[in-house]
Amino acid sequence: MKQQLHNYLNRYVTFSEEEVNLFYNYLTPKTFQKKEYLLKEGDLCKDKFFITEGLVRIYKIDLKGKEKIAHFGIENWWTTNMESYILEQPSQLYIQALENTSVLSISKTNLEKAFKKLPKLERMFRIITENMFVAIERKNELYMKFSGKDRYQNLVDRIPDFAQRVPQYMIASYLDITPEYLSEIRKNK
Amino acid sequence: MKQQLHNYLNRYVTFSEEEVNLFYNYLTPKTFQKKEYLLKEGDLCKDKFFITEGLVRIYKIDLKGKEKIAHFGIENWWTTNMESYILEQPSQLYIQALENTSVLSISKTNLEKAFKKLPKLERMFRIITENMFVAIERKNELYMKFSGKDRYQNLVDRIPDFAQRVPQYMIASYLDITPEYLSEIRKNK
DNA sequence: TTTATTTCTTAAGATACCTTAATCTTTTTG
DNA sequence: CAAAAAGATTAAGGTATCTTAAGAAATAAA
Repeated sequence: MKQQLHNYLNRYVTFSEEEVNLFYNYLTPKTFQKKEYLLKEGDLCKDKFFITEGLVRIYKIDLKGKEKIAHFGIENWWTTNMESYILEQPSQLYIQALENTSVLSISKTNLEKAFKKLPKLERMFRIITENMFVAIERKNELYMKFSGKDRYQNLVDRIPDFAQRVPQYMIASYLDITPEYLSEIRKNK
Repeated sequence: MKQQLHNYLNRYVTFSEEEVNLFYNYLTPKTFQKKEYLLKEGDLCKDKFFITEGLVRIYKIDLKGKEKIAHFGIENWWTTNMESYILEQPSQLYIQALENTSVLSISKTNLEKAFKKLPKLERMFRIITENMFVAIERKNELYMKFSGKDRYQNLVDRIPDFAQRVPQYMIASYLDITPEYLSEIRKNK
């Protein structure tokens, strides 16, 4: 787990073993069973979670009471509710494990301490945030440019095995279409 | 202009006058006439732009040849094409001045130099990026939860004078509806 | 001030996608 | 293994939003 973190960190900034240890001491390993929640609506999101294994979904309940999936989070990915975390406001989002999931979590206060001890981390989190920003922008572009049908095709082309890991109705939710319509799309192919 | 920057920076991290001067030396003031481009499709986006005055739009041309506005940028806001900037790939976006616009621009290499001289900046840009992330997420939520009609109402409620600054067809584009449909919406109120 | 350009509106017909609701299939649980 | 729960499909009818096309209004240019 520490090795996995080290590999991950070194993608962005070079860290020595001691530096990783230092950071690691601020992290808390946690595990969540399938269907357990890392965060619920109304909670204050105090942590960033680094997923070492498993899969989560980040979703909200819309005005009609329907689940809308904003993102998925997988291994070697940081997840949090940025809005709740940054602004320290109650979360409107749920983060739920879709598989048994292991994370390394860090609270805002601990992360600040870690930044002080190891300023390089500040750099790393800037870079990570920029990358997340790019990812979210790409998703946006996909939604602005393409129809539901095309978005589905794009997903299948890019991550063919993802549909195996996640029920179809969640894929539909992520693509922002109804499960019935996704079913329709799949039929006509 | 330097004072404006200083005020802005101090929102996030405290900077002394000398520190601001140091950073300022890496920045290049530029002005753009209305309709001029800060960035065009195909260009490499080498800079981040801090808008000190004016208004820009960030848009792309979709498959049908239509303009789709992703964001607007206003005074005291950083703008760039993050994807092109980070990944050093040709831009798929245009950034265009909608009013005569003044910016302070900084290239990636200069920003890296500035980070080295003034590590506090690294922190500031992490925070800025996080805030941009929150902004973009909020926009996403708006689009996932609400109809075109509701998104228009939301915009009017939140920034009533914005519609005065920008032609309606651009508002429509930003809301991801056609100008004709926006016209329809406005009529029925 | 006239002309050209840009922006906005109207209306009719088309379509992508939704809603509901019933049934079928698969997976999970006791 | 049976029963329950969760997930997927089908079909009919509905609605939000788009497309096209034409003309009106406003703004900018000559």
